[in-house]
This record gives sequence, structure tokens and C-alpha cells, in this order.
Amino acid sequence: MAKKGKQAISPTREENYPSWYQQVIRAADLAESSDIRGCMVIKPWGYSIWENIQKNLDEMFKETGHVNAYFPLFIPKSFFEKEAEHVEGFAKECAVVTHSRLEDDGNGGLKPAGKLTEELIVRPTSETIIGASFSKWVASYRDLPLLINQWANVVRWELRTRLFLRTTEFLWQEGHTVHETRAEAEEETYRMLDVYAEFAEKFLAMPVIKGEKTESERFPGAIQTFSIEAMMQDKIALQSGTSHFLGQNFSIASKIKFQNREGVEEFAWTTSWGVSTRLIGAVIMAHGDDNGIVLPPRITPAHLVIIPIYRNEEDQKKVLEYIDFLVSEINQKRYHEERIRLKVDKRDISGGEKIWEWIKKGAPVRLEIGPRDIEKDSVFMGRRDLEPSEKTSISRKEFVDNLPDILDEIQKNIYDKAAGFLKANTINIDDREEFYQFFTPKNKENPEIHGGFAHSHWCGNSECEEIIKNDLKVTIRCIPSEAKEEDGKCICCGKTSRKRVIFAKSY
RNA sequence: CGGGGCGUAGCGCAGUCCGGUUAGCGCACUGGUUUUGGGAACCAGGAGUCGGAGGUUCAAAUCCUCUCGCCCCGACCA
Repeated sequence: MAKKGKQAISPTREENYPSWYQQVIRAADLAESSDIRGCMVIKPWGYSIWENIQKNLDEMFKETGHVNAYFPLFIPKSFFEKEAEHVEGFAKECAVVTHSRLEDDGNGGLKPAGKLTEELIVRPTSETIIGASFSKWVASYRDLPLLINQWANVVRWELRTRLFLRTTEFLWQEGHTVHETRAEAEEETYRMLDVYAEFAEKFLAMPVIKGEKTESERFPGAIQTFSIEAMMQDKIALQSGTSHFLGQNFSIASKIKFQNREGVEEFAWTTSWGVSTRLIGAVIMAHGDDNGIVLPPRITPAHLVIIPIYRNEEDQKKVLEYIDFLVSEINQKRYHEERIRLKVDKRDISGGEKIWEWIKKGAPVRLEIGPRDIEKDSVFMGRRDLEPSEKTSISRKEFVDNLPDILDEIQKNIYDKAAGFLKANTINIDDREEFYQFFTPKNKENPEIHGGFAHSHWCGNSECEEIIKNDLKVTIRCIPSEAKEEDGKCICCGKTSRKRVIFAKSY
């Protein structure tokens, strides 16, 4: 007898959001924490999502003229010291390699030996080490622009970690580009922000807001930092991608110089931009429900899971033959120029258990196929964007013909749902009192999900930013690119302002 | 790094305050029988030395000290 609740995940989002998040990761078998502090093991189902993110983003990078390369994991400490703000920003979270050997400590253990003459930093980001190469590669304006991307792991020794959202080691890509002019570098910065926004919306089905960071939230060493911000279902903002205009700061530090068209030597203009495995956390929290993760078809490891139903060997043979035929038909179809990724779950466990497992893992489409369906030449379909009980029987032919459209419809539905949520929880606030109420939970002991994105005026003074942050833990997520100029008064100090910015709590 | 909570089988927990037979329970796992289209039932099994180290004691999951890790809140951050 089924005696568990209506939901597969406990606690629900409403009951305890952080705990729900962890349970979804476990139930969907995405990742687990490892024996190393703050580091995660990404399991096959989770890693496969990352591979699909990589594949599609990489294509977009190539389409915009970038090529991949790979640079060292280690950065000599002296390289790091070249850009003062950069050092200050990352110093507190650097893993440092000091020795090169281990030797017997005389007690059956090992001790480090072979002290390095210069310590090596495990890269928290690669501006300085890549800059060292770039300085050798760039001599003339004819060498520019230089458009490089690297897929890599980085280490940031964060104090508090959360699977996918903030881990000590994480996977990401970092783009590093060098340009002849300021304008060109700025253009690149915006272009890559647009690529991220497009990727988030098209592939992750996640609406985002593009905008510029305030000075306090800027990347260490950057002139300008831009980000895409998404709203999670607890109404908290998640910075999901960043693009930085670095000016000449890093080219000066790394001596990236070139002879310009007038024959005069000058420092180049650089950018950097990145997204990380955090995007998987974003997908979980943007679309997941109380039954587990909900995967956008464009990045799911499996579009379709087929569950054979039979009770004797005779039926089994018939069912599996029917499924073989169905699979061969599906293999003819394409979804956005890719093969349909499918799994036939032949494991010898009960049907109901399999169905729930695939719901928790977020597979967009499930088919149950048994003797009854074969008789009607039809399939029994469940969709992850609908309730688990909402299953329909449709003819085999119709299903096969429409499968790509069904997947697109699911992709669209979950996007619309997330966009609706973002809209419903975004408001203009002009009154300070109202602003404070918006961001204050009614139940202090056990805070309910509250707040959202507040579009409010800001005078541009970082002191106001600081006051709000201290009072409410609310920060300016970005100055939206699309914000229109209008007259208003700063939500904090009341001085005149020309633009609304987005205030929210953030991860 | 500061405050709080917690480490007992793969997972979730009871037992700890008031030390004392072979350390329990649910789920999962293995084998069997009956089942099977919304998370099956029964029977029989396997698996832990109680996060780690040290101490107190005739006796430690339980008391003391140190230490490691996880979770939540805060500061820091993709």
C-alpha cells in the first residue's frame, strides 16, 4: 500500500526551502558531498546535465568567434600580486600549494617536503595566468581581437558551501578576450552577457534580468561587471552568469601591449566572463517542485523514459519487441537537430517505483507501455510539466510524430511558469516603509517565503546601499540594462534619482 | 571565522540527561513465494562498534578533554 504523502519530496518548498533543495538533489541523484570539505561529487545524472549545458554554450561561443584553450591550474603567487584589487578580492579564499613531495614522518605517516621557492595558488580565476600568455601572444593590432575560452575547474575556499550553488571546487568556463579599443571590449562584454541571457532563457527555460553591478558588487579588478539575475522559487535572486569589462587594469598588470595602427605601443583592453555548475542549482530552484527536479528538455540527460509493463514472460516478449520498434521510430526523429535521448527502464522493480523515480529525476516525458497499449497501438504518456496523475493515452503514430513538439511545449510551459513567477513577485516600490515591509518576514521565528524583486530608485550612493544591506540583508542585484530614465527619489535617503534598480535578497 | 544544532547500518531516526545483558526501529539491500498500469505483501537473511583521538571507570554510544565533518543563521562570495 502506498502510504506516503502526495509529494515525493519532504519537506516541501513551503515547509523548508533549503532542506527541500538538498532533498531534491538526493532524490534526483544529481550529486553528493564528498569526504573533502566543501567539495561535491557530481553523479552521472547531474554531470550529464552539465555536459548538455557545456555542449550548447560552447556552440554559442564558437558562433560568436571564440576558440577554446587550456591554461595551468596553478598560478605563481607573484602573478597574483600584480593586480592589487584582484588580490584583495580573492586573497581570503585561495588554496596555496607550498610543497612538492611527501616523505616518511617516522610515525608511519607522511609529511610534506620539498618546500617550493615560490608558492602556487590553485586558480580561483585565471585572469593573471592567462594574461601572462596573452602578453606573449599580442604584439600588433593585427593580433587582435583575441577571443579565448577555457573550460576548467577552479577553487575558492568559501566559508560556507552548498551543493552546486557554492562549492570549494567548481566547474565553469571562463572567457578571456583582448581588444584594440575600449569600445570593442565593451561591446564584447555586452555580447557575452547577451549570450548568457539567451542561453538561460532558451535552454534553461529561465527568465533572467541583465544589468550592471554596483561598485560594491563588482568583480575585483574590473571597471564594470554585468550579470544575469534569476529569481528562485523562494524569491531570492541567484546571480547566474557574469561578464566583466576589465579596461586596461589587467593588461597593465600582465603587460599585454600592442603596436596600434599609428605605430604607437599601447595597453590592450580586456574582458572576462563566466558561468559555472551553479547553473544546475539554478535549474533546480527555478523549476523544481515538491516531486523533484523538473528538467528543461533542451538540457535533460534523457528526454524520454520508457517503462515496460508486463506480468508474464509472454507479455514481456511482446512488450519489449513493441518498444524496440517504437525506439527505432523515435531514433528517426530529431529535436533541435539532436537525437532524442531516451532510456528504456527494464529493471526488475515495480512499475510504480520506476515512475516515481523518473518523476524525481525530472525526465520530461514518461511512457508506460503494456499489453493494453499494444492492443490499441498506443502509448500511455506522463509529462513532467503536468501532475503525475495526469496521464494520457495517445496513438503510437501521433506520439512519434509529435514528440519534438511535445518537448518544445514542455520547454515553453516551464519557461512561462518561471516567467510568471518572476513577474508576480516583482514590484515597483517608492515608499521606504513599504520597502522594509516587503523584505521583512511576518513570522520571525520561522520566516515564510517573502519578498521578491523590488524595482526602486537609488541615488547612486554606496552608503545607502550599505544601510539597506545592514537593515534587511537586501542588496542591489543590478541596475537593469532595460531600465528607463525617470525621475524619482532614492528609497533610502530620498535624494533625487534617475533610475530604478533591482533590490533583492540573494544567494 | 562568530552564534546555534547535529554526527549511531546506504538513508531517516530512537537510545545519551540518570554509564551495565549479544546496540534497536523504519526505509533501502539479498533470497524465496504471491503480486504488478500511482510508491506491493509476507517469510527468511546480510549489514553498524555508535565521526575520530585521548581520558575517567570493573564497565562508555552514554561522563570529561581535544579534534574532524555536516546543517542552519551571520560576515565573505559564481
